[in-house]
Amino acid sequence: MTTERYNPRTAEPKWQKAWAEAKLFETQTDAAGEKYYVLEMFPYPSGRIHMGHVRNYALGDVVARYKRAKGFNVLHPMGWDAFGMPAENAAMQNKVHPAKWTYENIDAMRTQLKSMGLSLDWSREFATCDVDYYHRQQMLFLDMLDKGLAYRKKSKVNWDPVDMTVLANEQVIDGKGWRSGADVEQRELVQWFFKITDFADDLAAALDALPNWPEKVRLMQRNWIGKSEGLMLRWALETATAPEGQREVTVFTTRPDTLFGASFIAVAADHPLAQKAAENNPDLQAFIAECRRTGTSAEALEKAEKKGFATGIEAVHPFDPEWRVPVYVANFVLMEYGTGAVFGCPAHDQRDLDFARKYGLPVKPVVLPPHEDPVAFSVGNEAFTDDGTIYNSGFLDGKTPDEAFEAVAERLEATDLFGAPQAERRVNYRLRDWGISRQRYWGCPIPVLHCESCGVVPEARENLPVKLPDDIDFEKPGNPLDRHATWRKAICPRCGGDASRETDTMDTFVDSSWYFARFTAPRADEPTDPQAANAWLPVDQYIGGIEHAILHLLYSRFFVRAMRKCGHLDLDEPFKGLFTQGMVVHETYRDGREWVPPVDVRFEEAEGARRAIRISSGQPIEIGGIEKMSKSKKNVVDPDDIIGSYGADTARWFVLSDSPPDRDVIWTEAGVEGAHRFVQRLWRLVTETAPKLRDAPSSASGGEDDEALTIRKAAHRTVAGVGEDIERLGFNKAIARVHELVNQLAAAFAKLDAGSPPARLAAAREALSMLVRAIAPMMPHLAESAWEAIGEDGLVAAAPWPTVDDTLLSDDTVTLPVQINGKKRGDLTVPAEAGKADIEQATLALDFVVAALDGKTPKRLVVVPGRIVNVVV
RNA sequence: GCGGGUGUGGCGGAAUCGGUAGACGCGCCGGACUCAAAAUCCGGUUCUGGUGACAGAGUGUCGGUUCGAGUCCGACCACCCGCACCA
Repeated sequence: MTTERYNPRTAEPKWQKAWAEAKLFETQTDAAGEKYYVLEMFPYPSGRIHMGHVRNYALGDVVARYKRAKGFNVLHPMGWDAFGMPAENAAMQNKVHPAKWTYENIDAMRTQLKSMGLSLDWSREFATCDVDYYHRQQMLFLDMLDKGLAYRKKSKVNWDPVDMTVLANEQVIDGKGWRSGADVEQRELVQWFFKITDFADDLAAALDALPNWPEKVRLMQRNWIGKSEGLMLRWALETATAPEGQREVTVFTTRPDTLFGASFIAVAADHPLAQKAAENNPDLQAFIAECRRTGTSAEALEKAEKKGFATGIEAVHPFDPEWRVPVYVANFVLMEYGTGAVFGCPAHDQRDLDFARKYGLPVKPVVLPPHEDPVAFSVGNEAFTDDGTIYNSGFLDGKTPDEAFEAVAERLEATDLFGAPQAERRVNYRLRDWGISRQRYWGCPIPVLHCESCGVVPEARENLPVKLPDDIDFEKPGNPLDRHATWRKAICPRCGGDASRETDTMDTFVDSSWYFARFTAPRADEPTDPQAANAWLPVDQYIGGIEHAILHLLYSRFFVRAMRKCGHLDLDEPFKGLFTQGMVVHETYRDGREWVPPVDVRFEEAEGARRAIRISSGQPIEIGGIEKMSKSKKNVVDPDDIIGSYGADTARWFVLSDSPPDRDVIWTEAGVEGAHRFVQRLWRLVTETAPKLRDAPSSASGGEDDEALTIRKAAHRTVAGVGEDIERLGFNKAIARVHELVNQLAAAFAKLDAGSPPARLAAAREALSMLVRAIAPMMPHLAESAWEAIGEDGLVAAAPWPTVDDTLLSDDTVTLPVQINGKKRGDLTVPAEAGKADIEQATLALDFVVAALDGKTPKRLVVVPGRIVNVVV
């Protein structure tokens, strides 16, 4: 008998239409069932979806469809993270308006996403560049300004002196502007900030209340916030060496216990003391200027060679008025952290040690490692940073570092310096306030005015939205809003006088920090409908890339706190469950210096070696490493091509099956073909078996037929396992189970005919129906076609998850591996309820055990019921 | 540089609580069907030695704890992600 091959090109659009017409995925807040909000990180509309999107949205869709089948009221929306630099780059390169470019990209990508057959509620769709959306974001900004959560301060940017524009970190390459090639400078601008540090303590503490987050993400966030308890410590400056008007410097230290090992003080290049000292010192000015050419990213600063400049200024040691410590300006001290000044104790900090060795500064150990001789111990090129006993430290000698910390704090809190305590305890955070100002066009305008008489004034709520002007040009670099002829002109809502608009727009991270809340009431006049937000939030399962582990997630957590303060919702945390997926990676190919896309490559197998041939030239080319799919390396596979030739189900099945979802998946053509073969195999199994089951009884309970029982056990066990795997997001394991079941059913069904015992036919029908429902979350289109072919009613997308009969999950007997001295030597089959003593007895009767013992008694007999037996001879 | 992660056959991976290492898939090899091919079906496939039963080795490297370690502990190596203006 021949059956027709399954044709996804006709089946997939048909079922997508059927779902849309049934409005199956349009969610009502008050519908029956417990709420479940599943969300994947929304995409940036770059123009085409890539395989990372396919993976991300396939993962989320399995969860959404599964939860729906389990009876939950599922919210599964989609939108667009649509502001950002690529639209401006496109505008400059292709002379296309960022809005036009963005909305055309959205249209193209929406079509692509729809071809994946995702169970999304498209009625809630929005883009962050919609005026409707950024209007509400401006409302939020005003509320936050009102609550003191937004403020202005000076901050540094990367400045390109040739293009006269601010550069993003990614636009700075080796300290030079990406277009101009000019040396980038640091420049200070007054910019807008969100006061995320107000919540630093809570953001760190509340991580403990997120058990469904990966531990690694919580750890990364905790480290990012970086809470540390230390001392603000004031050092007097030796008057003769200090610049005029400067008599002290304050450092922040977490190691006051090592104060007697202090060998230098280092201040940031932007520290007031450095500035002051440079006034009459051209060499220092040059050094500070050099520091400013490093760019603003922490990475660049940390990787730069550690350098210092001796200012000639000396500080007086707090515990010894005769002891002088030199003050350096150093490029590794950050003005943003602590006080912008540190004291260095080289013996117990690696960076300080490197610095001291470089500049010939003393290295005096003050913490003695356990079991070391105080006379003999010295520090070479490795600092001792562990616990020990304080020595060489006067009144601290013999204390532990913790005790010494306390002793120093107590004494210096009570010591007067220029009329104030010399030290003060302080909890410090690494976390800095969130700078949201961007000197760009394609972002949400900050709704603020600068009035000549009133200063900085928030735009009146009724004047919102502050819309982006459409008539802009990208002929010149820099911010088009800044040079727009009329847009800046405004009336001050306070005094009615002339004012000019703020031309900074918001960081696009702001847009993505509350979109999940907007989805709960996407057309509300206010930013949220608090009732809907509180009903749906938190997001039960949030899924996205690990690259967002810190910033996006931390900002969203901050926003929920800020929005609660402003009354927009009542919520502790935005994302109850978080899952970070791995990337989609692919081999790279290069022809000399040129990267070659996979579609232009074919392979030859010669003498066991795999060779790549460039199709367009017929020449052999080099096979490179397996790397993240990227435009620059051209190692991309277009999902459209895959869906066009194999169908969405094949693409979904492949990205779900090959790797655990939190790890990278390597896209291979062979893997996709394998997935497609399985699609056809399943279809064949269904269409070849269905006719045999026309007269099968509808209920399958028959235990009188062994074969029927075997089929039923297999089906029920698989469904139980697949359900558990999906709950744990172990999709690759769920798929392995489906493969096993199909292997088993194919063998059993081949032997079936109309004359088979009714119980067996009934078991087969039940198994087939369960199988189809089990694959439906992963291959929804094929499942619908199969559902129809086996004669079930309605849409499988609306069918409940199969009920598992628990009595079919256990066996009467268990087979235990038997080890001798930890190596497996055989098996032992015992009744499932056998106790330890029964197993011991049975083990000692086994042939190979008797032989191994050779008449002796075992040294030890380890029996773990249900697991293993180990005989120690 | 700092923070976080990963490492198991030819390849992707499985092993849920310290208990049979290699489920399942890909690839490869052999067979069936076919005039032939494709498709499909069946069998085999960690490595080494052996015709074979079997024996030994084996989870990045080195060491440790344990009756038993892929799993726990210590040191190291390689690769990947993030580092506040890419999204």
